[in-house]
Amino acid sequence: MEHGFEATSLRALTTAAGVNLAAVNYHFGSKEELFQAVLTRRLDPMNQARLELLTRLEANAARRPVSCESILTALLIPALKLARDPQRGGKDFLRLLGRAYADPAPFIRRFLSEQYGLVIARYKAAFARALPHLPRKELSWRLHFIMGALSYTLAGTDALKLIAELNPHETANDEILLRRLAPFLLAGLTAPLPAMSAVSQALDDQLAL
Amino acid sequence: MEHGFEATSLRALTTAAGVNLAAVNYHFGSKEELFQAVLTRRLDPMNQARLELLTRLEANAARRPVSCESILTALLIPALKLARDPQRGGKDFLRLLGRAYADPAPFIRRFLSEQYGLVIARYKAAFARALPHLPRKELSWRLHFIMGALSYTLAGTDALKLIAELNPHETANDEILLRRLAPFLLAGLTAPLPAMSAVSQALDDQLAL
DNA sequence: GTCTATATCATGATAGAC
DNA sequence: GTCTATCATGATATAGAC
Repeated sequence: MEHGFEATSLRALTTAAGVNLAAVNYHFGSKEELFQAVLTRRLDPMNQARLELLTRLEANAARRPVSCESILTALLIPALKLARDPQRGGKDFLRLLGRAYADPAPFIRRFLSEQYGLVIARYKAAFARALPHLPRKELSWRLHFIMGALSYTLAGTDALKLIAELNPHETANDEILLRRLAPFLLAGLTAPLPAMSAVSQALDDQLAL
Repeated sequence: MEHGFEATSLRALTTAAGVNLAAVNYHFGSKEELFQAVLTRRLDPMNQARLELLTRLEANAARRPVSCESILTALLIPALKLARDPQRGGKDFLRLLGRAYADPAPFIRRFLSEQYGLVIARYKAAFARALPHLPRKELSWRLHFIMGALSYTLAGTDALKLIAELNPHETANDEILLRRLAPFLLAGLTAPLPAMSAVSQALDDQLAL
């Protein structure tokens, strides 16, 4: 969480944990497998919860499409509940996850795409039903932007600084953070198409200069 | 750009460049200083252009506030022009920059906050005039989310894009990308306040379960 | 299972000939 | 300025005593 995968040595981990250096390779096989085990333990249940929430929403909606707000909420709630639970790593785990998103190591990228493949597919289908006017390609991009804002926010490189500046009296709290992020993401998701947006014209104008 | 700062060795760089290993330390002093020199060469002029664009917009607007679309555009245009210019690194430089944003190394974080401090302050003030109803605190958060979506998008981690079934060919084109990103960001920036957003109620409802 | 000790290798940096 | 050669360090992983 603090230094990234590559820059965190097994020596630093094992001494901080008060265990022997050789224990990692004995129990996990390698540094990479340890890392995957750490992520899987929390990520797997969280993504499971996301799938179950969406399933329940779709069941309740009968055959009508679920609203955008509800789908987005179902995506965020499991992360928020995890952030609230110090016993399961709390906000530290989310920061670790946010860093992993930005890590270029191929094994991490492969791991994450395996972990998230199903979740993204299900949520994308749900959003597509909720936003029938939105072209599929546009939706793909907007989900990509959402993941970007989310992971950057969770990684919290500067977020913690920002929280300290803005909420000197509130505890640095991921719930506040997600409650501010959600309306931002919802608005972006339901934004007018690029051809219709006021900013497209401004881009054309300024590019012409 | 491909492996991150830590995982990129000076040996790999120097052999790829066809120069001697010792040249880096002779000309730049250290690996870190080389990295900063690489970034500064492009980042400095880009941020300078951002400041000049904003200054010109404000001059043209006389004493009225500049519109949100124009401010956002002024922020994106220099990046877009850089992306279009292969002679100045093109999209590769933007990917490198996006990775740097996500890097936890303290010297990189310090370097970026020095490079961006003035730009962010100027643009924040401009947005504040354009959105007088938006609380300053909320604006700070939204600028943070914007930087997140932007850097994640520029960094261009392929794995998650593939999940989202995005056309790899199209991902190569940063202009199309920014043209899709801009309306998303503008909508987020001008979204209703959290208390007024439809998603806040959905969050409350689902958290109660 | 857990430890010490170590093998093996790659790294950033530097010394010194040219 | 540029090269070769090398230093000191720290990395992951493993062998083998207990």
